[in-house]
Formats: sequence, structure tokens, C-alpha cells
Amino acid sequence: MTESLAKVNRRWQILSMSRTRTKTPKSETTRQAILAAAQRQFYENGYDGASVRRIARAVPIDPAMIMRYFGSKEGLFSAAVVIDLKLPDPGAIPRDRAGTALVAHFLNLWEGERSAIGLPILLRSAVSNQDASDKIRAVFEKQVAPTVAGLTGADDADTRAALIVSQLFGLALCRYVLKLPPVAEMTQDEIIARIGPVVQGHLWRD
Amino acid sequence: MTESLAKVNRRWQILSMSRTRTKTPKSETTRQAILAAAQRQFYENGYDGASVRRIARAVPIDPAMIMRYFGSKEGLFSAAVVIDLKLPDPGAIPRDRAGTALVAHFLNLWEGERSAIGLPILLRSAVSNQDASDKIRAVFEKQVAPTVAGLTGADDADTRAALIVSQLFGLALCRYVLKLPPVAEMTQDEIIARIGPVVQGHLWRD
DNA sequence: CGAAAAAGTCAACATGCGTTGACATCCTGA
DNA sequence: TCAGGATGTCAACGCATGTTGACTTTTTCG
Repeated sequence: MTESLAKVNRRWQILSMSRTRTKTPKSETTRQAILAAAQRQFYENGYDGASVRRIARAVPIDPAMIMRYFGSKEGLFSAAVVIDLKLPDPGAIPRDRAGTALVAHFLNLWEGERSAIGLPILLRSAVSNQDASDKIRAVFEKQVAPTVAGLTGADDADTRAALIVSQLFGLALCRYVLKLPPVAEMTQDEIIARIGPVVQGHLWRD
Repeated sequence: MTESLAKVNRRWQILSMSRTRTKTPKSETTRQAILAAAQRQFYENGYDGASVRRIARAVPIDPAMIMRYFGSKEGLFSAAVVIDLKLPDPGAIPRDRAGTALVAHFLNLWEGERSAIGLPILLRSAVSNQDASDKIRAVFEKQVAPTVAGLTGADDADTRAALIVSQLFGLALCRYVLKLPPVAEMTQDEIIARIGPVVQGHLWRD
């Protein structure tokens, strides 16, 4: 009985933690520290390569705390990786240079300050973790596809969105994960100039 | 002394195995069985996800045999994953449809019978295994880059090759690893029609 | 202050991993 | 036939993993 109540209480505590508070009890501090360390580890090593124990050692904190705060490694991953592509309103994008605008947007997103919590984590993790694959699919359906549909009036907008995504993921894969020399060394402007027309073509060719 | 000799002998045996023989002693049979099982496991789970023990169980054979035949898990991986893109001679490719020809070639390669020993294995493994990343770079430098250079006379052929690779890897990633619905469900012809012009553009635009 | 709750520590569990060396069996060739 | 090498089995090693429950310390608040 008491055990059951304690577990319920603990679970409530975990849930309530997900909202930020004004007075931020001590726990919120370590919670954020855990998330930051987890993001870094997941980014560098993927889901399988990152271990709860090493994340805990980096905080530093006892591994048991991670289980208390996030329930499981999967829970930690879900909490650490939240993707918001911040795609602009399709209406605000000039039609004639939408391709370059999109490529520039993603490069900023991937190489900005908070890049570690972005799609590259998912790329590294998706090969071995079903959750990561699912998240990628969700991002595609809820963020990329609608934006592309808003840009092209075409009825095969989903296919066009998928082709754009395949080019952008290929870019991210070669540049951040494989670090294939020519791709990794190009400047942002070079990439925009080369890939932009491709995206533009996927949007409006045919 | 005797130990040392035995080890040398064993190493010689391992090396000599890498050549195929006409009389194929019993060992060659199991060696091939191990390789086949390893290719399947590496393909489905990547380098880290595949375990020596599970590969052995699939043969079936004792895990110790794998160590005897290939020395280590890394050795098994190197032996199991040999990439030959079988790229045609650049001179034999019609200039005006080189893009579609290349895309069709890769689709055949990836979706043919022996697809499991191909690049998708490396994609799944490269996120966690340095050897896999190195192999991808080697394939790029020795097979893709020269072919592209032979097609375009351009002096930035390396960059063009890298852009083509980023598009093709993105395609493979979305279709075989992430199984992103629109990409995974397109027919080969649709993909050729859509991606072919992109590759063509990377070859000759500007 | 002092009790209750929250935060954090510690040791242990079961499991799977790559790898090793000693041992048993099979097959070949002199 | 039978010795010796090739082939295969077995048990164990040291290690790292995710997770758990009992425990101690710190913080909060009536």
C-alpha cells in the first residue's frame, strides 16, 4: 500500500517536473544538468553508444537519479530530444528563392548554438533505436510536410517533401556524421548555392 | 615456443583462407556461412547492434569459431563488408542521361540479390564504428570520385561527386534505414525520374 | 525546532558482450 | 592403421550495461 502510494507520488513528481517553475526547486537544476549532459552524449554517440552511467558521470550524479527523474533510458531520450524545426510560415517565403531559403534555414538550425538537440542526434540514433525513427517520421509529418504543402500547391506535396528531406538528410549525414571531406569542408554559402536549386527543383519541377 | 608457433600457424591459416580454393575444404563452407550470417546481422542491426554471439547462433556455430576464422569482431566486419559499386566506365555513359543512369545503377545495386553486402550496411554501422566511416570515405575516393571526374571535365569534380553522394546517401537512408513512408513506397521508376535530374544537375550545372 | 518529504548515495541484480585457452572430435595422408 | 593437424565445443574471464531497492543526507515548512 505505502509502496504503491510512494510510486504514484514519484510519478506525479516526474510529470510535474516537466513544467518549468518560477521558484525552480533544486531538483529542476539537476534535471536540466542531466538533460544537457544527455543531449551531448546522445549527439556524440547515438542512442546505443550513450550510456546512462556515462551521462550520470558527466553531470556528475548517481545513475539512479536519472532513473528517478526520467523513469528509463528511453524516457531520458524522449525528454532530451525535442525537435522544433522553427519552419517559417510558407506565406512568408518568397516563391522564387524558397529552395535557398530552406537550405539556409536548416544550416543555421544545425550549426547554431543549440544544434546538439536537433536532428543530427536522431540521425545517429535512428539506426538502432525505434523511438528515434518514429520521431523523425513525426517531425516529417507534422512540420516538414505541411510547410512544403503550403509552398507548392501540388497534390503530390508529400512526395516532394520526402524528396527534399532525403536531400537534406543526406547533406546532414555526410557533413555531420560521416564527415565526408568535400561536404564537411564546404562553406555554408557554397552549400546553399549548390543544394538550394535542388530543393527548388523538388518544389516546382514538372 | 610451441604456443608462439601455433599462433603463427593459426594466423597463416586465417590469411590463406581469404583466397578461395578449388577443393574447398570443410572450413571454407562454414567460413562462407559465417560471412553470410554476419552480413545479414550487420545489415539489420549495424555494427554495434550485431553481436558475435548472435551471428554464431544463426550459423549455427560456436562463437569461438568466429574468433578463430576472423580474429576479432572487427576482422569479421572487414571480411563481411566489401563494397564494389561496379560503376561503369564513364565513357560508356551517355552524357545527356548520366543522372538517371547513375540513380538506376544504384537502385539496382541496393535492391538486387546481394544487396545486403552493400552500402546500407555501412550506413547503419558508420554512426558508431570508425572502420565503417573509413570504408565509406575509401569507396568515395576510389570509386565515386573518379567516375564523376571522368564524366564532368570540371575541376571541382570532387565537390560535385560529394554532392551526388549526399543525395544518394540521403535516398538510401530514408528508403532503407528510416523507411520514411513516401520514400520507401515510391517505385524505382518514380525515384529515377525525380532524383535523376538532381544528379544530372550536380554533374553539369553552372 | 523538528518532522515529513525531497534529493541524493550505495551496493547489488541479472544480462549480454568480446575474447580466451583448454579440451574433444573428425578427417586426412603416410 | 594411426599420428597429427584441422575443425569444433565448452566453460570461463572481465567488463559494461539498465535497473532496482534500501539507505542516508539535505531541504522545506508548519
